[in-house]
Amino acid sequence: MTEISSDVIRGCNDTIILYCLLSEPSYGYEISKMIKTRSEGKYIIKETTLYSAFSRMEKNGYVESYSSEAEGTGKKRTYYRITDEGRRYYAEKCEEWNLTKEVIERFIEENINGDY
Amino acid sequence: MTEISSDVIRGCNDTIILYCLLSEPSYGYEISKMIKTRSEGKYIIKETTLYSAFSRMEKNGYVESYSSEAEGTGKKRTYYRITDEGRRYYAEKCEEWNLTKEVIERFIEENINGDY
DNA sequence: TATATTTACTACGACAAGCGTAGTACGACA
DNA sequence: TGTCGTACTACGCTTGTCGTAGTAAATATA
Repeated sequence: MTEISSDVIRGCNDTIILYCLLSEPSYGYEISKMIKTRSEGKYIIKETTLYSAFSRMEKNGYVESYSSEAEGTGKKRTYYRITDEGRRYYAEKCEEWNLTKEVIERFIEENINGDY
Repeated sequence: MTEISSDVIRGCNDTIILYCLLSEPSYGYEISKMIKTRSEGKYIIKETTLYSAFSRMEKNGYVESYSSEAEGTGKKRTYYRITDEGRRYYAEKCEEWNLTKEVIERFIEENINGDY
């Protein structure tokens, strides 16, 4: 069975994560679940990939973090909130995706014979 | 103006190059022209990217190289020919692309407001 | 009650692909 | 004569991903 390409996803992880933050702040574990669910189990982001994306995006001003406790328990979690700059970046990445997709598909054979 | 994403293309350079070799053997400079033309000038592959892809793919058995002189002149060029293994790989990459594209598009807002 | 699993991270180091830079060399063209 | 196009090769840096490992508290299971 064909699996998804982590090399293609590579260029989209920031976009995917930012999408998960569009409506409300969230944290690592929850976002990884969201990605798994929304992709119907087809994409499971690696923890290290996710957390390093957070710190990179925070450095770039696309997200802001804050510590908040999980409901009930006194346990702290690190939440991330998308910034205006992050929304701009996300929109740009979507545009970029659409353009790139069109280019790539000029080099993809849709119904190539699976015999090879 | 939005440009294409080299991070997304990254996962597709092998596929793009192999596409150019499907019908007949070719060489570096010609392939770079084919890519530029077929993408309507939107994607110009870097020389180093192209040539390092060649040697990687030759090592992996997806292409074979041979030296042949350009018509008329006695000048030698390195041609690449796709192998059966390369055709299989190309077909697999196309399948992979279609699957990956579907996943990514679940995280892309089509008509996001450009105000951000 | 003991143990395993889930949740929620951090740190470190390796690796692969892309890319900037530079250099070579030959032919055509102005 | 010098620049432009053709056709490469070599070197080393950067970036993002990922394997591995470790920590620690909460919850589920035996």
